[in-house]
Amino acid sequence: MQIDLDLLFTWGAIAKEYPKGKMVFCEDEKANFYFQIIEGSIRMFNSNEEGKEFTQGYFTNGQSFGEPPLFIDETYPSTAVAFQDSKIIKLSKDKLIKILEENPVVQKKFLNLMCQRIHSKAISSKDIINQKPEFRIMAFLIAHKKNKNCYEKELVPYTRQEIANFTGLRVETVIRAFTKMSKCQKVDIINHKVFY
Amino acid sequence: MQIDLDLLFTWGAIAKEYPKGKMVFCEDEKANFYFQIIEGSIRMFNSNEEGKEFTQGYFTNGQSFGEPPLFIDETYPSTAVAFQDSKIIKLSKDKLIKILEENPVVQKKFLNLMCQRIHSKAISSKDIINQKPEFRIMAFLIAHKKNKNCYEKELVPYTRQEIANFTGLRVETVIRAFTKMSKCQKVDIINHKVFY
DNA sequence: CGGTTCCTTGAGGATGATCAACGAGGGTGG
DNA sequence: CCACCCTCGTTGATCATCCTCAAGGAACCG
Repeated sequence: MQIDLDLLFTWGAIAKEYPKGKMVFCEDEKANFYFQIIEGSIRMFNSNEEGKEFTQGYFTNGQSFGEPPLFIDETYPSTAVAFQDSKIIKLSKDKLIKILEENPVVQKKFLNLMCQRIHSKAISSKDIINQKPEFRIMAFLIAHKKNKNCYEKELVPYTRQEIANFTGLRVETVIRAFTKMSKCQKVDIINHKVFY
Repeated sequence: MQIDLDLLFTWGAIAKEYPKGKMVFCEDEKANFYFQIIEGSIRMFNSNEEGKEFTQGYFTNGQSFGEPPLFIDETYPSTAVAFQDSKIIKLSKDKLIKILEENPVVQKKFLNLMCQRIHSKAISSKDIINQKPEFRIMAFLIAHKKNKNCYEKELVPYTRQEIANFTGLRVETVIRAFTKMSKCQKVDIINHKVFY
């Protein structure tokens, strides 16, 4: 969990419901609020002129998202939409800044969080750019495995379209890659469900 | 400038020369030092098994680089190499952490810097993934224009290979894109030099 | 049971990668 | 000053790969 819920409420944060599909904020919009997920999940993505979408990331329980623009007076580089029905805490930018000023420990946590984000973005962009479809998908699976030290194969909770949007590939390519990967045991496909 | 030079030296930082091509740190290496460029420039990149390189970014005078892993106890996701002859300040990780603890203002600056990095990484990955070669190159040119509010076309100080490594394209593709772009005035090419 | 949403397959086409060869410029040393 | 080398730029031909389009099937849900 990013910031303590009590602390947030003390500062006047409110919890808001976002049904699946509802937009939280929009690309190029000015950033005025801090968002932290109580439950549910959201997806951040870009759309290009042809309507093709590129997923920047998924965020879920306890995570905050869309913070960077708050600190640098920039607009959002991507759009955020509820991926499931979600309950999200909302706090004004000014109050967030004050919280950080008064709580060095929280500020430190934020700095660490931002560093983690950069680190994983660096890794994912390198994985995506140079590699073949199978590599990109593999990288996605590894990065999004819930229980990283679990050796059992787990159900991959993303549709092929979602994986395509994340890896910059097309659905059909993802599908064909998966059937190949299942042949060499890299993943299992049981009843159209992917396990990794 | 990121951290005041006097402050750095007070804490025992040393300046070190890196001739062009010398490695500063290497992918997967543990992060133990803070680096800040006095003069020169460095390039951060990844290589894949076939030797193809992907440039994560360039850093120059006054900028620091390779900080994120310091805060999250991770290895470097990329390799850093001097792109020109450079003079770089080096300070141990522990001391940097102490500087930040004792100087909330510096810590705040760091947080802002990291936010900027995420922001530009988000933008560049969206630009790179979905788009055609001309778009990718355009995005590179825009992001790397020195004098952003200059309407005069300026010399682009990168070779076509460097732009290829940054955009995930091949040299030949970059060349062909440039000749196309010069036909519709998006760039000028004079004497093999690109102006944008 | 009807309607979504998601998955699957095939055929065909476009595009960027690859390979190979050559040209141009700049710097260095004889 | 010239010859050489090295890096960078350029071009054309060919190939592999992924995208596109189109159609149909499977699973799931109310």
